[in-house]
Amino acid sequence: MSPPADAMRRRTGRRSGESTTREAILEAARARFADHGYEGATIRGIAADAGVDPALVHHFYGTKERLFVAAMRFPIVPSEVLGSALEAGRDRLGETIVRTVLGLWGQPDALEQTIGLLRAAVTNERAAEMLRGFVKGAILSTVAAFADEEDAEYRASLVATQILGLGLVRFVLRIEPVASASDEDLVASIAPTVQRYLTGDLQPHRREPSRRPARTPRG
Amino acid sequence: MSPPADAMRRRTGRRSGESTTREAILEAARARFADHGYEGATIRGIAADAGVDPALVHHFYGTKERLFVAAMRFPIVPSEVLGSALEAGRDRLGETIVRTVLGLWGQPDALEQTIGLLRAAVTNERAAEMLRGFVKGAILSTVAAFADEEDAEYRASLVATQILGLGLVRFVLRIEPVASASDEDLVASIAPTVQRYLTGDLQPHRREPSRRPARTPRG
DNA sequence: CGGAGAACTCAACAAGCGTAGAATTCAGCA
DNA sequence: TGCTGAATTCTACGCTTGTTGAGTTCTCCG
Repeated sequence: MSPPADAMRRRTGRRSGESTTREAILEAARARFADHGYEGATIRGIAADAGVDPALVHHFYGTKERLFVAAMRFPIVPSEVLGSALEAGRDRLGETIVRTVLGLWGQPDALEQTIGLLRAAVTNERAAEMLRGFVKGAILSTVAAFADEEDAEYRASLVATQILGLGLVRFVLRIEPVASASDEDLVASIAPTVQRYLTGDLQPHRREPSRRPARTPRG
Repeated sequence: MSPPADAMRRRTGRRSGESTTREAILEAARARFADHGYEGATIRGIAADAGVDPALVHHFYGTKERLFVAAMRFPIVPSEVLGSALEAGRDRLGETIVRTVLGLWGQPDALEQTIGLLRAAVTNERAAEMLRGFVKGAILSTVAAFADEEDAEYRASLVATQILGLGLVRFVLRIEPVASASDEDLVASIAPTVQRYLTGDLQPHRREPSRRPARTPRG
C-alpha cells in the first residue's frame, strides 16, 4: 500500500512557474471576510478557497489581522471616485453620490470590500476604526467643499447614516424590496435625502449640544 | 493541604431561597450579544457575567441559538410602541417615529435588544431572519395604514434603510458627531427623510422592476 | 554549477468553544 | 418524614481555531 509514486504524492516545496498565490489568497480573504465578517472568517477556510496550506497564509501575511488590513485596502480609493462626482455641481450632488456609490457596488471587488468592512466593523473594534476612517476620508472630504466648516462633520455623518443604512439593508440584511430594486429607483428615492443632508436646512436647535453616552463595544 | 472545610469548598447543588438566576442569565446574554454579536458572544462568558456555571445555561435554555432567541424576544413589542405613534396624524408621522425610536433606544434593555439583533444579524442568517421579521412587523404595519398597498413595502424598507443606518452609525460604529448628538437634533435632521419615505413623492420610474442579484451570505 | 532564499506543506501546539452526563444539594408536596 | 424533581456545579469529550517550526522543493543570481 501507499506507493510513493511521483504522480500520487502530495507535493511540498516550491512550485514551478511564476506564482499568483499571493493574490489568490487576498481574493479568497476578501470573499470570506465579506461573507462571514472578521471573527467568522477562518484562515483555514481562506487557505482552502485559495487551494493552499493555512501556514502559507501566515508566511505571506503574518497574522489574521494583517491579512484583513491587506484584503480591505486593495481596490477602492474612494476619494478619487467621489472626487469626480463633485463636477456635477452643487444641485445634483445627492443624485451623483448615490449613483456613484451604487455603481461602485456593482463591481464585485468593491462590493466585497465594502460588505467585508461593514460586516467586520460591527463586531471588531479594529475594523470599526478602519470604517470610520473610510467614511471620514471619503464623505467628509466631499462634504467639506460645500458645507460651512462648522456643520461639515455633522452633515457628513448624516450622509453616512443613509448610505451605510442602504448598504446594510440591500446587501447584508437583504430586506425586500430594496434588496432587489433597480439602481435607478433607489437613486430617485434616496438622492433627495442625501442632497438635503449636504446642502439643505437641517433645523438644528443649536443650543447646548447635549452629550449622551453611547454603548461601549468590545475592547 | 486542601482542607475540605465547610466555608472553603465550592458549593454544588441547589441554593436556598428563591432563584433569580434564570433572569440573570437572560440579562447577561442580552448584554453579551449586544456587545459581541452572535458568534462573538460565548456561553462561558455569559455564565461568568451571571455568576453561574456554563452548564446551567444549557440546563435552562438548551442550545446557544435558543438562548439567543429567548434573550432577543424579551422586552420590546414594537408594534405597540409604534402603534401609538400613529395618533399624531399623517403630517407628523416622520417626526413621531424618529422620536419614538430614539426614545426607545434611551432604555437600556431596548437598546441592548436592538444592538444585539443588529450585531448578530450581520453575520448570522438566523438572526437576520429575526431582524427582517422585526422590521416587517414594526415598520410595515405602521406604513400600511398610510401608503397605498402597492408601494407600502417599498416605503417601509426605505424607512428601514434610514432607521437602521441611524442605529448603526450612532450606537455600533459610533461615528461622530451623530454618535453624541442630542435626540432633538437628530429628530430635526432625520424626521423629514422618514416623512418623505412614508408619504412623499418617491419618483419611481415604474417600468420593469429590473431585478439584480444580491450577495449570498453564509448558509 | 552552486548556494541563498523564497514558496510551499506537514504536523503539532495551546487555547477556546459548545455540549453532555453524572453528582450534589435544596424546595415542596404527600 | 420521606420522596421527587428542580437547581446547580464538576469534569470531560470532541472539535475548531490561530499560530509556529521544521522540512522540502523550486527559482534566481553570481
